[in-house]
Amino acid sequence: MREVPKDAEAKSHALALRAGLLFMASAGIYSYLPLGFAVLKKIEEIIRKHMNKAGACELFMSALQPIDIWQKTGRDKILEEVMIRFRDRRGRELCLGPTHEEMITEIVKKNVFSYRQLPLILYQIQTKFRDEPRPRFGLLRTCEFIMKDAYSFDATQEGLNVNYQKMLGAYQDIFKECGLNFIMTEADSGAMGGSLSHEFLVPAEIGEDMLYFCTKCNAYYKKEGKCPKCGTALLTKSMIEIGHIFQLGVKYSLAQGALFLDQEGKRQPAIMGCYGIGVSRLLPAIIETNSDDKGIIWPRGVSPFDATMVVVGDALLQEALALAHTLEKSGLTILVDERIESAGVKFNDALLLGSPYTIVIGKNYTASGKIEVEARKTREKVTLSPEELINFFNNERERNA
RNA sequence: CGGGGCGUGGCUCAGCCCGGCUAGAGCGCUUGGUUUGGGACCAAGACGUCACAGGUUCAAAUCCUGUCGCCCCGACCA
Repeated sequence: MREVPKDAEAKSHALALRAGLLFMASAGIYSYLPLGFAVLKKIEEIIRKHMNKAGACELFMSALQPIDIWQKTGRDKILEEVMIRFRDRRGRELCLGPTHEEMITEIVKKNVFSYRQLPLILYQIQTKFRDEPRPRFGLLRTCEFIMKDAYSFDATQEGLNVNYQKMLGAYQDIFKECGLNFIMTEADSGAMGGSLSHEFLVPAEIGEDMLYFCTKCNAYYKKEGKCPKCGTALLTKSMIEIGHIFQLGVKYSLAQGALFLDQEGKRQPAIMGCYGIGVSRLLPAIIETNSDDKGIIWPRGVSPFDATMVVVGDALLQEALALAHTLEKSGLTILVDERIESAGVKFNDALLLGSPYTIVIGKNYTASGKIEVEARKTREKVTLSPEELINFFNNERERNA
């Protein structure tokens, strides 16, 4: 799209619609179009890689949940307003899960009986449903969204501390690889219950949370007032919450009877932690902080393409496709713009879509067999032969590995 | 849920205050032609229940009432 849809006020929302990432079905309800879904899958890959590395095991829980497991913890009442509830044809009371603590606790209750089976970290990447009072800013707050939720189960508090630190470390790696300049703070645990909690936040205009920033010390604080280190007055900064981790303790395991036998043969409630990432929310967070007036600038880790190939004039199309094929054989993913469009349209769309590089096959190629490569972020250009082009991307990959 | 704004081809908008002939523009789309290195040009075309319902009137995109939808601020936010 050339023009910004008038309902998209947030930068990330406007760019996501213009670049064809999303389709809005209703307020707070979005479908992912192929390009948006491709980015989402890259983000999920990164998350899986680091979660698995930290020893977590992936599973997939049902979005449909019977209401009675929620009655055990009393959260059917606490979350009443956000929970999307209904009866099926048999009159069974169901909800679409706004989160999965109760469900995972049921699963562990039925499958874990001994301290020998602990510790355990389980996670899923799955759709959550919340009847939000006010969806906003595109994917930032929606009624249906994708979350990575992980749950740890331990026999001891020391064990929980270890798992908590593992998850905290994995989160840092994940957000870094997604190109997010995040900060971490100790947080309130709110309706989750439990004690220790950390929040991961990204500074951005559309953020719904607020932190206080000292420009001198380059540090963020939760409390208003003067900088505790240097006494300078603090600035308010709005922040997007991208992740939140909690030490839950025994709140759920006790309420639902998720007990195991310890070494002395005594029944003990599992000690739990839970760890959430707003996967679909990472899209607006990334775009808000990685874009310019021309469009999106995907960080390398999440870009579905290594480069967008702009072919100027249809005479060069066959040669361009052959070159793209060669590049793909060397492990690159290339988006070839083979549309019959003027050069300007293609250049601008390449900028909008935000691949890290634009490969230009045009008059330089006709004249001297040279290909131009432009970096999306810096807009710097280099002119290369086809062989040099492959080396260029290989070096690029090594530099970022 | 409280406050504010908006709803007219796919997108952005004009027209509405002050009712009147066949509802317009730019972009996009289709066809033909000329173009091709940073959002080209010429020509011909297609696409509209003016959000919906009711009312006022000889006559409603325009006035009145209600409903729905979307956006923003606030409240809320595992």
